[in-house]
Amino acid sequence: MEKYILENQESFNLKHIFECGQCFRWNKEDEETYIGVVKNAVIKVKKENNKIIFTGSSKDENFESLIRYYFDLDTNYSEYKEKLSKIDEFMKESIKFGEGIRILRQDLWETIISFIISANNNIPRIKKIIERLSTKYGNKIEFEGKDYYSFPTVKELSKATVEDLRALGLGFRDKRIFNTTQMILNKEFDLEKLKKLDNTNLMKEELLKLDGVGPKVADCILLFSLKRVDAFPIDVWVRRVMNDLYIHNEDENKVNKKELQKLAEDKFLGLSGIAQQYLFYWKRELEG
DNA sequence: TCCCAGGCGGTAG
DNA sequence: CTACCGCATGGG
Repeated sequence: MEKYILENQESFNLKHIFECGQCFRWNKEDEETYIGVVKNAVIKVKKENNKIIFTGSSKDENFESLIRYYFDLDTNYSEYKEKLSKIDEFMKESIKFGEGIRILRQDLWETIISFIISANNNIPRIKKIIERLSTKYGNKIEFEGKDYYSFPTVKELSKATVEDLRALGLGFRDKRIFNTTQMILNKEFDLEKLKKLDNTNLMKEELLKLDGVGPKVADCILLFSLKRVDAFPIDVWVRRVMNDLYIHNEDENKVNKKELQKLAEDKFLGLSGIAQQYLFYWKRELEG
């Protein structure tokens, strides 16, 4: 059993991190505890007073570095907050509300597949589908007497036919998952090369080549896996909150996406992705 | 029964 | 280039 403890960690609230819409494989155990699967490890995170206690099974790598990387612990979120708080009262308010948010650095492959599944779908069902995929094609990991399953590798998931995927409840997304998996498997699309690009727009352009990846999904991948903080995923909630606060269009659905993109770019000082998370969590928790 | 869910791909204009 | 529509599935 591996263990790692943080004391007096700034910006770290379990609910804020795991329920701000960035991840699908974490489940609440009780008010102070969440359990999730990261790569080949099951991880339990427990808050006790001023301590965050991570325990877990970590087979093939250093537990501490896995935790520090995944939870983005070498980034000081106070700096983000300071910059964004200066913008206006709305940012100040939303940051106060979601003060413990951190952007996770999730596995690129898993994030691509997860957000293709997210298209025209809801969070509980996305989670169920990902769980089914993992149970069927991933590897079993035992932790504290229970069975968990790693997210399948490219090779593992490539064993699924379109029909297999349909049977797991993927609906019309079956072909998209299949095609994207094949493209990555046969190196038509190179994940490692993508990671090495130094420009968010170039990365996005590449991601859009994958079947099932459009602008919104690409931005989610950029932000939630590659931590490109200038990526700004626009979904119904973000469109709503941005319209309410800054645009005041009668019909929020008619808000022009490009206009919104540019507004975010100008306003949020290259941190539009971070701002987006605070706004999203704020709006969705209050109204959703 | 109808509507919606963190959109995308395809087609028409 | 923008505008719209169909899409599988499940829950409210």
